[in-house]
Amino acid sequence: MVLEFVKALAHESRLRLLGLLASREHSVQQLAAVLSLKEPTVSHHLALLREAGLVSLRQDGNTHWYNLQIKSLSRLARALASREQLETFAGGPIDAPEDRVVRNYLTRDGRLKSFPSTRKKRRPVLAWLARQFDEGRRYTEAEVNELIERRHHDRETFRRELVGHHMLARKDGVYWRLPESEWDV
Amino acid sequence: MVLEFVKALAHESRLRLLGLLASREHSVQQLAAVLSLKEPTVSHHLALLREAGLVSLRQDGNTHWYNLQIKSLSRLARALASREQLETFAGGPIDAPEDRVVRNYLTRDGRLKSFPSTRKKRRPVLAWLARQFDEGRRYTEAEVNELIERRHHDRETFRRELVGHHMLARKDGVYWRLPESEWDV
DNA sequence: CCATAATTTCGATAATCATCTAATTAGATA
DNA sequence: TATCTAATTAGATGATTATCGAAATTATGG
Repeated sequence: MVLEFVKALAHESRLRLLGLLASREHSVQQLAAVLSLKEPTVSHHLALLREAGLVSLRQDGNTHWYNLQIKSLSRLARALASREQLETFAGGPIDAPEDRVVRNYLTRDGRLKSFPSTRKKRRPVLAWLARQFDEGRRYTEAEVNELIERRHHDRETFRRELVGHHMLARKDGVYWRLPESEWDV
Repeated sequence: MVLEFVKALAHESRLRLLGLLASREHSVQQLAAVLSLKEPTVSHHLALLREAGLVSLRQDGNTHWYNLQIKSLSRLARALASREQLETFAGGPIDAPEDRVVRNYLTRDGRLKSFPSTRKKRRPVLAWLARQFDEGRRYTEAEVNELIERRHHDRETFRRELVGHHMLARKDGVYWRLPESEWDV
């Protein structure tokens, strides 16, 4: 999502479009005239900005009036200013889990809100976390911590629980993911 | 400047790099391993991020440790959240001068407010204007006027002063930019 | 001063993307 | 319906850039 945002911003013409829309709404013709571009080109850029949710469209007759969506920009700005949210970028595109329980424990940017206090909810949440690890690969403790921290700051609790539920195994400081058949129910 | 920032952000690999650096410093090798990219590729991305001022480099032996420059991101975030700053994007890229004196003489859209009445301020302002010309290129008087008029309507005064300060030279109606070493102090 | 290790630079290739013209859609008007 | 206007879509072209392997660079340690 963030990637789509910044990609939409990452072109001179589109930045200038946003600049123009920041002061007032414009039609495609107007924008094309100011930027010395052809209408199809402007239309193309506006489509990208719209897909990213950065501008909105109001149609009147056959004139299309474009407006800046300042809220989207504010949301992006907050994401860029927060170290926590930045860390979530590391994981690449997020795999939204089907499980409702797990989804309720995830923030919009794919981080865990907390360690589940309800005992029943622990297994699905931990299972989801365990699946972030590759099967058949070995991890140092630092690597385990790094992967966990992508989802929650409390690496100690989650690492201990993953091992406790037999989702991760550990020997001589090396960790690996166990097959799902061995996980606690 | 903002364009350079967002361009640097606008790639999945680079966003993920920032995400990793948000939690702690990393070497090139480490980053390459996590992202499954070759070192030259990561090096390339880091160079872009560094030029934009988004990451910094600490060298120890022949290992390069990269760190996130959270301040740059905060600055960018503020720019995106403010309507006023957004409006300045409309004007296209203005080569924002570092010099405070010059900045005070520029409108938001990169034009000169006036010819400096204070004698001391003339040199930096004229130097900035002179740098709008390419070195080693020859200009007709019409071309000189056109370039100056982009920055101020009074082409006569500025053209005369540029020549007077030995920033531009003229012979047989042809102008060219002189090396900075020859400019009046 | 040679060997090694980590990184960067170089050069080539392939993919992505911005821009244009021409053709098409959709609304308004007569 | 015919026509005019504003915008979008399609298709083609050229420019930018991500990635990699190979070569060059830089620092360390015998």
